[in-house]
Amino acid sequence: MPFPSKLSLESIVDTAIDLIEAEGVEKLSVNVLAQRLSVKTPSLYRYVKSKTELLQAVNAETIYALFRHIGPPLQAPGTAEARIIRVAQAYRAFAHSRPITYGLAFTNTIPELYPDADETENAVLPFQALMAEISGEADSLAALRGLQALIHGFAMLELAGQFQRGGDLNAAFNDSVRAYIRGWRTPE
Amino acid sequence: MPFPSKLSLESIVDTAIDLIEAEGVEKLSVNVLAQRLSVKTPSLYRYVKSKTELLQAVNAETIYALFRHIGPPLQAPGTAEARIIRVAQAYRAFAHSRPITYGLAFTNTIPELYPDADETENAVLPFQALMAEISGEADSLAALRGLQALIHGFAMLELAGQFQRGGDLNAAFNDSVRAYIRGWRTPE
DNA sequence: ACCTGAACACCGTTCAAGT
DNA sequence: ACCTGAACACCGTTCAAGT
Repeated sequence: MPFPSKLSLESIVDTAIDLIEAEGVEKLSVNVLAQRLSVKTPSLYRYVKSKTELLQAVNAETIYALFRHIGPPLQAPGTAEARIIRVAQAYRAFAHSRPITYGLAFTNTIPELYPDADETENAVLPFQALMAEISGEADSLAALRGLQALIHGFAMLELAGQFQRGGDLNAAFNDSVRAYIRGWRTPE
Repeated sequence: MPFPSKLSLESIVDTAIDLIEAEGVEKLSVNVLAQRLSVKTPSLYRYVKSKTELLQAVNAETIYALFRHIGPPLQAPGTAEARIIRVAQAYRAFAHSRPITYGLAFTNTIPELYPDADETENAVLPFQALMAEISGEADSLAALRGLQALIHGFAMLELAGQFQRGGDLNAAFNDSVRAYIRGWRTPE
Protein backbone atom coordinates (compact mmCIF):
# COMPACT_ATOMS: atom_id res chain seq x y z
CA MET A 1 0.00 0.00 0.00
CA PRO A 2 1.44 3.33 -1.10
CA PHE A 3 -0.04 5.23 1.86
CA PRO A 4 1.92 7.13 4.50
CA SER A 5 2.19 3.86 6.45
CA LYS A 6 2.40 4.72 10.10
CA LEU A 7 4.55 2.22 11.92
CA SER A 8 3.53 0.32 15.02
CA LEU A 9 4.92 -2.59 16.96
CA GLU A 10 1.95 -4.66 15.86
CA SER A 11 2.38 -3.99 12.15
CA ILE A 12 6.10 -4.67 12.42
CA VAL A 13 5.51 -7.99 14.16
CA ASP A 14 2.77 -9.04 11.76
CA THR A 15 4.87 -8.18 8.72
CA ALA A 16 7.81 -10.04 10.21
CA ILE A 17 5.64 -13.13 10.67
CA ASP A 18 4.46 -12.93 7.05
CA LEU A 19 8.01 -12.60 5.79
CA ILE A 20 9.28 -15.45 7.93
CA GLU A 21 6.54 -17.78 6.77
CA ALA A 22 7.12 -16.76 3.18
CA GLU A 23 10.90 -16.92 3.06
CA GLY A 24 12.24 -18.51 6.22
CA VAL A 25 13.78 -16.94 9.31
CA GLU A 26 17.27 -16.71 7.95
CA LYS A 27 15.99 -14.61 5.07
CA LEU A 28 14.41 -12.09 7.42
CA SER A 29 16.71 -9.13 7.66
CA VAL A 30 15.89 -5.88 9.31
CA ASN A 31 16.53 -4.27 5.94
CA VAL A 32 13.97 -6.20 3.93
CA LEU A 33 11.51 -5.82 6.78
CA ALA A 34 11.89 -2.04 6.63
CA GLN A 35 11.56 -2.08 2.86
CA ARG A 36 8.36 -4.11 3.09
CA LEU A 37 7.01 -1.50 5.50
CA SER A 38 8.03 1.33 3.14
CA VAL A 39 10.38 2.79 5.66
CA LYS A 40 14.13 3.10 6.11
CA THR A 41 15.85 0.60 8.36
CA PRO A 42 16.73 2.80 11.33
CA SER A 43 13.05 3.71 11.76
CA LEU A 44 12.32 0.24 13.11
CA TYR A 45 14.55 0.95 16.08
CA ARG A 46 11.97 3.36 17.47
CA TYR A 47 9.73 0.34 18.09
CA VAL A 48 12.12 -2.54 18.77
CA LYS A 49 15.36 -2.46 20.67
CA SER A 50 17.04 -5.11 18.55
CA LYS A 51 16.33 -7.84 16.07
CA THR A 52 16.43 -10.34 18.93
CA GLU A 53 13.73 -8.45 20.76
CA LEU A 54 11.67 -8.37 17.57
CA LEU A 55 11.91 -12.14 17.28
CA GLN A 56 10.84 -12.48 20.90
CA ALA A 57 7.78 -10.37 20.12
CA VAL A 58 7.10 -12.63 17.15
CA ASN A 59 7.30 -15.69 19.39
CA ALA A 60 5.02 -14.18 22.02
CA GLU A 61 2.45 -13.29 19.37
CA THR A 62 2.62 -16.83 17.99
CA ILE A 63 1.91 -18.32 21.39
CA TYR A 64 -1.00 -15.97 22.07
CA ALA A 65 -2.43 -16.78 18.64
CA LEU A 66 -2.20 -20.46 19.53
CA PHE A 67 -4.08 -19.84 22.78
CA ARG A 68 -6.78 -17.98 20.86
CA HIS A 69 -6.98 -20.81 18.38
CA ILE A 70 -7.55 -23.60 20.89
CA GLY A 71 -9.95 -21.59 23.06
CA PRO A 72 -13.17 -22.54 21.24
CA PRO A 73 -12.63 -26.33 21.08
CA LEU A 74 -11.53 -26.19 24.70
CA GLN A 75 -14.86 -24.70 25.73
CA ALA A 76 -17.03 -26.77 23.40
CA PRO A 77 -19.31 -29.42 24.91
CA GLY A 78 -18.75 -33.17 24.82
CA THR A 79 -17.02 -35.91 26.76
CA ALA A 80 -13.57 -35.19 28.10
CA GLU A 81 -12.02 -37.50 25.52
CA ALA A 82 -13.87 -35.94 22.59
CA ARG A 83 -12.95 -32.45 23.71
CA ILE A 84 -9.29 -33.33 24.21
CA ILE A 85 -9.13 -34.79 20.73
CA ARG A 86 -10.70 -31.71 19.20
CA VAL A 87 -8.24 -29.47 21.04
CA ALA A 88 -5.38 -31.66 19.85
CA GLN A 89 -6.58 -31.39 16.27
CA ALA A 90 -6.99 -27.62 16.49
CA TYR A 91 -3.51 -27.37 18.00
CA ARG A 92 -1.98 -29.40 15.20
CA ALA A 93 -3.89 -27.42 12.57
CA PHE A 94 -2.48 -24.22 14.02
CA ALA A 95 1.06 -25.57 13.74
CA HIS A 96 0.40 -26.47 10.12
CA SER A 97 -0.92 -22.98 9.44
CA ARG A 98 2.32 -21.35 10.67
CA PRO A 99 4.92 -24.02 10.03
CA ILE A 100 7.95 -21.85 10.64
CA THR A 101 6.95 -19.38 13.33
CA TYR A 102 5.24 -22.14 15.30
CA GLY A 103 8.48 -24.08 15.55
CA LEU A 104 10.40 -20.91 16.28
CA ALA A 105 8.25 -20.05 19.27
CA PHE A 106 8.87 -23.39 20.92
CA THR A 107 12.50 -23.89 20.10
CA ASN A 108 13.86 -20.80 21.77
CA THR A 109 16.33 -22.31 24.20
CA ILE A 110 16.78 -19.01 26.01
CA PRO A 111 13.23 -18.00 26.97
CA GLU A 112 14.04 -14.99 29.11
CA LEU A 113 10.93 -13.01 28.47
CA TYR A 114 8.23 -15.53 27.85
CA PRO A 115 4.48 -15.01 27.72
CA ASP A 116 3.04 -13.90 30.99
CA ALA A 117 3.00 -16.86 33.37
CA ASP A 118 -0.51 -16.01 34.56
CA GLU A 119 -1.87 -15.80 31.04
CA THR A 120 -0.25 -19.12 30.21
CA GLU A 121 -1.79 -20.79 33.23
CA ASN A 122 -5.20 -19.37 32.35
CA ALA A 123 -5.00 -20.94 28.93
CA VAL A 124 -3.65 -24.23 30.18
CA LEU A 125 -5.64 -24.91 33.34
CA PRO A 126 -8.91 -25.78 31.54
CA PHE A 127 -6.92 -28.19 29.43
CA GLN A 128 -5.45 -29.76 32.55
CA ALA A 129 -8.94 -30.00 34.09
CA LEU A 130 -10.02 -31.97 31.05
CA MET A 131 -7.09 -34.31 31.42
CA ALA A 132 -7.87 -34.69 35.13
CA GLU A 133 -11.19 -36.23 34.16
CA ILE A 134 -9.22 -39.01 32.50
CA SER A 135 -6.21 -39.52 34.76
CA GLY A 136 -7.51 -38.25 38.08
CA GLU A 137 -6.39 -35.03 39.79
CA ALA A 138 -3.11 -36.29 41.17
CA ASP A 139 -1.66 -37.23 37.80
CA SER A 140 -3.22 -34.46 35.78
CA LEU A 141 -0.13 -32.26 35.43
CA ALA A 142 2.04 -35.18 34.33
CA ALA A 143 -0.68 -36.41 31.98
CA LEU A 144 -1.10 -32.93 30.51
CA ARG A 145 2.62 -32.59 29.91
CA GLY A 146 2.77 -35.88 28.08
CA LEU A 147 -0.18 -34.86 25.97
CA GLN A 148 1.40 -31.53 25.09
CA ALA A 149 4.59 -33.40 24.26
CA LEU A 150 2.78 -35.84 22.00
CA ILE A 151 0.94 -33.11 20.12
CA HIS A 152 3.90 -30.76 19.86
CA GLY A 153 6.33 -33.52 18.95
CA PHE A 154 4.07 -34.89 16.26
CA ALA A 155 3.61 -31.48 14.68
CA MET A 156 7.33 -30.71 14.85
CA LEU A 157 8.41 -34.02 13.37
CA GLU A 158 6.02 -33.87 10.47
CA LEU A 159 6.86 -30.22 9.77
CA ALA A 160 10.55 -31.10 9.82
CA GLY A 161 9.93 -33.79 7.23
CA GLN A 162 10.73 -36.65 9.59
CA PHE A 163 7.70 -38.75 8.70
CA GLN A 164 8.61 -39.70 5.15
CA ARG A 165 7.66 -43.36 5.11
CA GLY A 166 4.14 -42.82 3.88
CA GLY A 167 0.99 -43.81 5.70
CA ASP A 168 -1.90 -41.71 6.91
CA LEU A 169 -0.52 -39.04 9.21
CA ASN A 170 -3.94 -37.80 10.30
CA ALA A 171 -4.90 -41.29 11.39
CA ALA A 172 -1.56 -41.85 13.10
CA PHE A 173 -2.00 -38.61 15.02
CA ASN A 174 -5.59 -39.27 16.07
CA ASP A 175 -4.93 -42.88 17.00
CA SER A 176 -1.85 -41.98 19.00
CA VAL A 177 -3.69 -39.31 20.96
CA ARG A 178 -6.54 -41.73 21.61
CA ALA A 179 -4.11 -44.44 22.76
CA TYR A 180 -2.43 -41.95 25.06
CA ILE A 181 -5.74 -40.96 26.63
CA ARG A 182 -6.76 -44.60 26.98
CA GLY A 183 -3.49 -45.38 28.72
CA TRP A 184 -4.03 -42.71 31.37
CA ARG A 185 -7.61 -43.65 32.06
CA THR A 186 -8.04 -44.85 35.63
CA PRO A 187 -9.91 -48.14 35.97
CA GLU A 188 -13.38 -47.20 37.17
CA MET B 1 46.43 -27.32 20.87
CA PRO B 2 49.26 -25.26 19.34
CA PHE B 3 50.14 -27.96 16.78
CA PRO B 4 50.04 -27.56 12.98
CA SER B 5 46.33 -28.43 13.19
CA LYS B 6 45.43 -30.14 9.99
CA LEU B 7 41.86 -29.40 9.04
CA SER B 8 39.26 -32.00 8.24
CA LEU B 9 35.53 -31.97 7.78
CA GLU B 10 35.21 -34.01 10.94
CA SER B 11 37.23 -31.64 13.11
CA ILE B 12 35.36 -28.67 11.68
CA VAL B 13 31.99 -30.25 12.44
CA ASP B 14 33.01 -31.35 15.93
CA THR B 15 34.37 -27.93 16.79
CA ALA B 16 31.22 -26.31 15.42
CA ILE B 17 29.11 -28.54 17.67
CA ASP B 18 31.20 -27.61 20.69
CA LEU B 19 30.89 -23.91 19.92
CA ILE B 20 27.16 -24.11 19.32
CA GLU B 21 26.57 -25.94 22.58
CA ALA B 22 28.80 -23.49 24.43
CA GLU B 23 27.51 -20.23 22.99
CA GLY B 24 24.38 -20.85 20.94
CA VAL B 25 23.89 -21.12 17.17
CA GLU B 26 23.54 -17.43 16.56
CA LYS B 27 26.99 -16.88 18.09
CA LEU B 28 28.60 -19.35 15.74
CA SER B 29 30.27 -17.38 12.97
CA VAL B 30 32.57 -18.82 10.41
CA ASN B 31 35.17 -16.40 11.73
CA VAL B 32 35.22 -17.60 15.32
CA LEU B 33 35.09 -21.17 14.10
CA ALA B 34 38.22 -20.59 12.03
CA GLN B 35 39.92 -18.86 14.94
CA ARG B 36 39.11 -21.78 17.22
CA LEU B 37 40.72 -24.09 14.66
CA SER B 38 43.80 -21.83 14.45
CA VAL B 39 43.21 -21.10 10.83
CA LYS B 40 42.09 -18.17 8.71
CA THR B 41 38.46 -18.04 7.68
CA PRO B 42 38.77 -18.77 3.94
CA SER B 43 40.52 -22.06 4.71
CA LEU B 44 37.25 -23.55 5.89
CA TYR B 45 35.84 -23.21 2.39
CA ARG B 46 38.10 -26.02 1.18
CA TYR B 47 36.00 -28.36 3.31
CA VAL B 48 32.52 -26.86 3.33
CA LYS B 49 30.75 -25.12 0.50
CA SER B 50 28.88 -22.70 2.75
CA LYS B 51 27.87 -22.10 6.32
CA THR B 52 24.49 -23.65 5.51
CA GLU B 53 26.17 -26.84 4.33
CA LEU B 54 28.25 -26.86 7.50
CA LEU B 55 25.11 -26.70 9.60
CA GLN B 56 23.61 -29.53 7.60
CA ALA B 57 26.70 -31.60 8.36
CA VAL B 58 26.29 -30.72 12.04
CA ASN B 59 22.68 -31.90 11.93
CA ALA B 60 23.54 -35.14 10.19
CA GLU B 61 26.26 -35.84 12.75
CA THR B 62 23.80 -35.15 15.58
CA ILE B 63 21.31 -37.63 14.19
CA TYR B 64 23.93 -40.32 13.69
CA ALA B 65 25.17 -39.76 17.23
CA LEU B 66 21.60 -40.23 18.44
CA PHE B 67 21.34 -43.51 16.54
CA ARG B 68 24.59 -44.69 18.11
CA HIS B 69 23.30 -43.68 21.52
CA ILE B 70 20.06 -45.62 21.41
CA GLY B 71 21.59 -48.71 19.76
CA PRO B 72 22.59 -50.52 22.99
CA PRO B 73 19.27 -50.15 24.88
CA LEU B 74 17.50 -51.14 21.68
CA GLN B 75 19.37 -54.44 21.58
CA ALA B 76 19.31 -55.15 25.31
CA PRO B 77 17.15 -58.00 26.58
CA GLY B 78 13.85 -57.64 28.39
CA THR B 79 10.15 -57.36 27.68
CA ALA B 80 9.09 -55.10 24.83
CA GLU B 81 7.75 -52.54 27.29
CA ALA B 82 10.91 -52.51 29.40
CA ARG B 83 13.09 -52.13 26.33
CA ILE B 84 10.96 -49.33 24.87
CA ILE B 85 11.16 -47.44 28.13
CA ARG B 86 14.93 -47.80 28.29
CA VAL B 87 15.26 -46.58 24.70
CA ALA B 88 13.00 -43.64 25.50
CA GLN B 89 15.14 -42.73 28.49
CA ALA B 90 18.36 -43.02 26.50
CA TYR B 91 16.84 -40.85 23.78
CA ARG B 92 15.82 -38.18 26.25
CA ALA B 93 19.23 -38.30 27.95
CA PHE B 94 20.86 -37.71 24.56
CA ALA B 95 18.72 -34.65 23.97
CA HIS B 96 19.74 -33.34 27.40
CA SER B 97 23.39 -33.91 26.59
CA ARG B 98 23.22 -31.73 23.45
CA PRO B 99 20.40 -29.34 24.23
CA ILE B 100 21.01 -26.98 21.32
CA THR B 101 22.27 -29.14 18.48
CA TYR B 102 19.63 -31.77 19.23
CA GLY B 103 16.85 -29.26 18.69
CA LEU B 104 18.61 -27.86 15.65
CA ALA B 105 18.75 -31.22 13.94
CA PHE B 106 15.01 -31.75 14.23
CA THR B 107 13.80 -28.23 13.57
CA ASN B 108 15.24 -27.81 10.12
CA THR B 109 12.15 -27.11 8.08
CA ILE B 110 14.02 -27.54 4.82
CA PRO B 111 15.59 -30.99 5.11
CA GLU B 112 16.97 -31.28 1.60
CA LEU B 113 19.91 -33.49 2.32
CA TYR B 114 18.91 -35.56 5.27
CA PRO B 115 20.60 -38.64 6.70
CA ASP B 116 20.61 -41.54 4.32
CA ALA B 117 17.09 -42.99 4.17
CA ASP B 118 18.43 -46.55 4.35
CA GLU B 119 20.54 -45.81 7.39
CA THR B 120 17.57 -44.17 9.07
CA GLU B 121 15.36 -47.16 8.41
CA ASN B 122 18.00 -49.51 9.75
CA ALA B 123 18.08 -47.60 13.00
CA VAL B 124 14.34 -47.29 13.26
CA LEU B 125 13.03 -50.69 12.16
CA PRO B 126 14.10 -52.55 15.32
CA PHE B 127 12.33 -49.85 17.30
CA GLN B 128 9.20 -50.35 15.22
CA ALA B 129 9.43 -54.12 15.72
CA LEU B 130 9.42 -53.53 19.46
CA MET B 131 6.35 -51.34 19.16
CA ALA B 132 4.69 -53.98 16.99
CA GLU B 133 4.85 -56.37 19.94
CA ILE B 134 2.58 -53.96 21.78
CA SER B 135 0.24 -52.62 19.10
CA GLY B 136 0.30 -55.43 16.56
CA GLU B 137 1.96 -55.24 13.13
CA ALA B 138 -0.74 -53.24 11.37
CA ASP B 139 -0.56 -50.28 13.73
CA SER B 140 3.14 -50.39 14.41
CA LEU B 141 4.16 -47.48 12.17
CA ALA B 142 1.48 -45.20 13.58
CA ALA B 143 2.30 -46.32 17.11
CA LEU B 144 6.02 -45.73 16.54
CA ARG B 145 5.37 -42.24 15.20
CA GLY B 146 3.32 -41.31 18.23
CA LEU B 147 6.03 -42.64 20.51
CA GLN B 148 8.72 -40.64 18.70
CA ALA B 149 6.47 -37.62 18.92
CA LEU B 150 5.95 -38.07 22.65
CA ILE B 151 9.66 -38.50 23.36
CA HIS B 152 10.81 -35.74 21.03
CA GLY B 153 8.09 -33.35 22.13
CA PHE B 154 8.79 -33.89 25.80
CA ALA B 155 12.51 -33.28 25.32
CA MET B 156 11.92 -30.17 23.21
CA LEU B 157 9.41 -28.64 25.58
CA GLU B 158 11.55 -29.14 28.66
CA LEU B 159 14.66 -27.85 26.86
CA ALA B 160 12.70 -24.80 25.71
CA GLY B 161 11.74 -24.09 29.30
CA GLN B 162 8.06 -24.81 28.76
CA PHE B 163 7.63 -27.02 31.82
CA GLN B 164 8.05 -24.41 34.52
CA ARG B 165 5.28 -25.35 36.89
CA GLY B 166 7.35 -27.67 39.03
CA GLY B 167 6.76 -31.35 39.58
CA ASP B 168 8.93 -34.35 38.82
CA LEU B 169 9.76 -34.25 35.12
CA ASN B 170 11.43 -37.64 35.13
CA ALA B 171 8.32 -39.22 36.58
CA ALA B 172 6.04 -37.32 34.20
CA PHE B 173 8.11 -38.56 31.28
CA ASN B 174 8.25 -42.18 32.38
CA ASP B 175 4.59 -42.30 33.35
CA SER B 176 3.50 -40.71 30.08
CA VAL B 177 5.51 -43.17 28.02
CA ARG B 178 4.09 -46.04 30.05
CA ALA B 179 0.54 -44.73 29.61
CA TYR B 180 1.12 -44.40 25.87
CA ILE B 181 2.34 -47.99 25.61
CA ARG B 182 -0.56 -49.22 27.73
CA GLY B 183 -3.01 -47.42 25.48
CA TRP B 184 -1.70 -49.15 22.35
CA ARG B 185 -1.66 -52.59 23.87
CA THR B 186 -4.08 -54.86 22.07
CA PRO B 187 -6.40 -56.79 24.36
CA GLU B 188 -4.98 -60.31 24.48
C1' DA C 1 7.60 13.27 17.45
C1' DC C 2 8.97 10.54 13.90
C1' DC C 3 11.94 9.46 10.11
C1' DT C 4 16.48 9.40 7.51
C1' DG C 5 21.66 9.66 5.76
C1' DA C 6 25.74 8.52 6.87
C1' DA C 7 28.81 5.80 9.24
C1' DC C 8 30.58 1.59 12.05
C1' DA C 9 31.88 -3.08 13.13
C1' DC C 10 30.96 -7.50 11.68
C1' DC C 11 29.47 -11.25 8.70
C1' DG C 12 29.72 -14.84 4.72
C1' DT C 13 32.08 -15.56 0.49
C1' DT C 14 35.44 -15.31 -3.49
C1' DC C 15 39.77 -15.49 -5.60
C1' DA C 16 44.29 -14.37 -6.92
C1' DA C 17 48.53 -14.93 -4.68
C1' DG C 18 51.64 -17.21 -1.59
C1' DT C 19 54.18 -21.58 0.22
C1' DA D 1 47.88 -29.27 -2.20
C1' DC D 2 46.66 -26.34 1.26
C1' DC D 3 46.44 -21.86 3.34
C1' DT D 4 46.06 -16.63 3.33
C1' DG D 5 45.42 -11.31 2.22
C1' DA D 6 42.67 -8.50 0.26
C1' DA D 7 38.37 -7.31 -1.35
C1' DC D 8 33.06 -7.53 -1.89
C1' DA D 9 28.23 -7.18 -0.75
C1' DC D 10 25.41 -7.41 3.06
C1' DC D 11 24.00 -7.24 7.86
C1' DG D 12 22.57 -5.09 12.58
C1' DT D 13 23.02 -0.89 15.03
C1' DT D 14 23.88 4.09 16.36
C1' DC D 15 23.25 8.89 16.09
C1' DA D 16 23.34 13.45 14.51
C1' DA D 17 20.57 15.82 11.35
C1' DG D 18 16.33 16.73 8.97
C1' DT D 19 11.03 17.71 8.87
